[in-house]
Amino acid sequence: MATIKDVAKHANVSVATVSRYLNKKGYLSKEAEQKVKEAIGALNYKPNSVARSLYHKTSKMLGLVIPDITNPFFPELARAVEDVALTYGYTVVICNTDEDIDKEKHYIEALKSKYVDGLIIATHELSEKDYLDLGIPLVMLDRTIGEAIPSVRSNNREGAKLGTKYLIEQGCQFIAHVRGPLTIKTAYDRYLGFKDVVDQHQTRHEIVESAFDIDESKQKILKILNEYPEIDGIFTSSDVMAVGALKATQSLGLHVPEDIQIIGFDGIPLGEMLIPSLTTISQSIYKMGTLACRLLIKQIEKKPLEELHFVLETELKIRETTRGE
Amino acid sequence: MATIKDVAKHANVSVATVSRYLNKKGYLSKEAEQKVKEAIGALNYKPNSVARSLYHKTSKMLGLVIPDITNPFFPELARAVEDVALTYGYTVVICNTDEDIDKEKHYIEALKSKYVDGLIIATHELSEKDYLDLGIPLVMLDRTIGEAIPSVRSNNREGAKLGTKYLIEQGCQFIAHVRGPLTIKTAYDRYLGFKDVVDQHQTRHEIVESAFDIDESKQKILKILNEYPEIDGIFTSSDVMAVGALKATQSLGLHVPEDIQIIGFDGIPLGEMLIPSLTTISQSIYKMGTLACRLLIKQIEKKPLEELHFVLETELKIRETTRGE
DNA sequence: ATATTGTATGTAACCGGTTACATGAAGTGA
DNA sequence: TCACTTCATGTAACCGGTTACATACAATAT
Repeated sequence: MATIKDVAKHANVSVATVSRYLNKKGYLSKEAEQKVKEAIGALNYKPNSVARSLYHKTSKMLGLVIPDITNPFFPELARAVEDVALTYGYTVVICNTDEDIDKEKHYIEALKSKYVDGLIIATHELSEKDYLDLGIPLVMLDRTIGEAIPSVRSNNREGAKLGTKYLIEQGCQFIAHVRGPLTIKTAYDRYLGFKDVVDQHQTRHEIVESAFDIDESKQKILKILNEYPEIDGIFTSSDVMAVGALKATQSLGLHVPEDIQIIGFDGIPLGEMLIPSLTTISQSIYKMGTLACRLLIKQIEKKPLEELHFVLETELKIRETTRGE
Repeated sequence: MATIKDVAKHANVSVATVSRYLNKKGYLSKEAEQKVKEAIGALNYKPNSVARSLYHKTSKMLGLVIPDITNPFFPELARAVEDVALTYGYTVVICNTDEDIDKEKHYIEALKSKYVDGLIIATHELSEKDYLDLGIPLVMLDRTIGEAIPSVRSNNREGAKLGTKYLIEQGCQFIAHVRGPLTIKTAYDRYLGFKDVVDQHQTRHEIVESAFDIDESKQKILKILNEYPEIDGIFTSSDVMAVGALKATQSLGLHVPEDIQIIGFDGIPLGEMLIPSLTTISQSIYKMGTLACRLLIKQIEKKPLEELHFVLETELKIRETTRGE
């Protein structure tokens, strides 16, 4: 690989001149410009970003910290983040934490020592202080943590209200809610929304807790359906859980939506692929990703943020696991 | 951030001594070791990997080049690659090319100038020569390209034979095959396997081509089912396409597997989530990923490879879109 | 004529590590 | 005692860029 010195020698100028040409900074004569341009072409010179990073203490890399890349919600998000990052010349490094605090720390440490320019965090392993102490631009995505770190998330409570209300409108008399782990704010808000509506309507309901995992969700639902066969509606905290619900009802020989109606949350493409396709509270996943990435880049480029916290509205996507209009 | 100089000053030794401590290389007295250890603790010093990279021309980063992260096959693969990479201390950078040659070139260029240690390529945008000219360790994953670059893939032809044979065994008389783009070797091999069996059994068949995309696959299948309503079996080149097939048959009011049987290819988790769950030719996706990553790291560490090309066997996973035993 | 300003370029220090080499002390054998 | 090895440590060059600063010349102002 050719270095800037090789180019300088080939063009008969100093490295400073070549650098000025590369960065279009400072004075540069037409002749020098021409000579350098030629030399670069002749040697197929590409500037070395590591050397550049060392001096500038930046890397044009963004970290995206997610709990599980095999959960389809996250690749969707990653895709959005990447699309924006690319247009601004950044490379995205995706980090799977598996909700493992050590793995998360390890990754963040590794990225920091590579001068990562900023992080988008879609996990909740560390405390607000831990994140702030990193001293690099941050955005919380999907999950929030305190006021100081800019965030992008859906209006989870309203979304959950939307879904629960719809189940009641469609005639559900006894609704089960599969909520996510209590430690996850997102899941908690959805639970609150559910609670708002069933309380208001005095609808009979049961709540079970499960990880965002098909099998666990299926087992929990089997158990509760066994206990309360009268349940005629299920509202889950995520689409992946709704798949578990679908599996459970199917294995019990129940018909969806005739015997029991199901609504998920997220709006991942998977929902449409299911048969019956999944009625869900759809988040603007792609928009969340792009917004988060833009917010991060704004911080990196030290532009002022007019707003720190963004809450996106959700939308009820009526498909086949509810009785429809 | 503390630097090695700060540590040296704090410990009253030279930077060389600190470096020797960090790398456990060269002679080091017990006292010096103790002093350095203390200084590192006191300053919370973390070595800077950029500086290290600049000298060593390595980065402990691996690139994983994939066409589309929202296709669930790839996150699964990424997960496997990452798991292995992590145990060897490497960070994985995932690059989505969108099958866009410029995007792929741009990414690879960016990674190279960051001293990426090696690449796992699961696309087919560039030529063998282009890849080899990069002068860094490579592994082709899922797709192969010439003999010189080590590769890991499934026995696609045998897999396709397995699936096609099973459809015939289950009574299919007229099978449609949705094949992937001709330019993709993987898809071509599956097509060949299909052809082998239908020719041998003199089974009536039709072939359509589609991208690895649900909607396109659905449209193509609707069209061919319209033309040949007698079709009673569909073998698709991927699970994602099989979802399209399922959607198509459903929209025509056909019952699966009673009226028409469907077999996919890949074995992504999605298949199990579908209702009916998808019979498929399952690849050992996780194994492919780990194997590819190990192969790459072996090259990076300049260990000899006993074997260059790995072909993994596939497995027929009988689920609900075929009539079963 | 001299001072001032704008243009153009080169030298060398710096970013934060690694390591070749020099130096010196302590221990061993002849 | 001297030569030689082993151990311990420091100095400085190097990786490949960037940029502060010095220098030099031409054009303009005074």
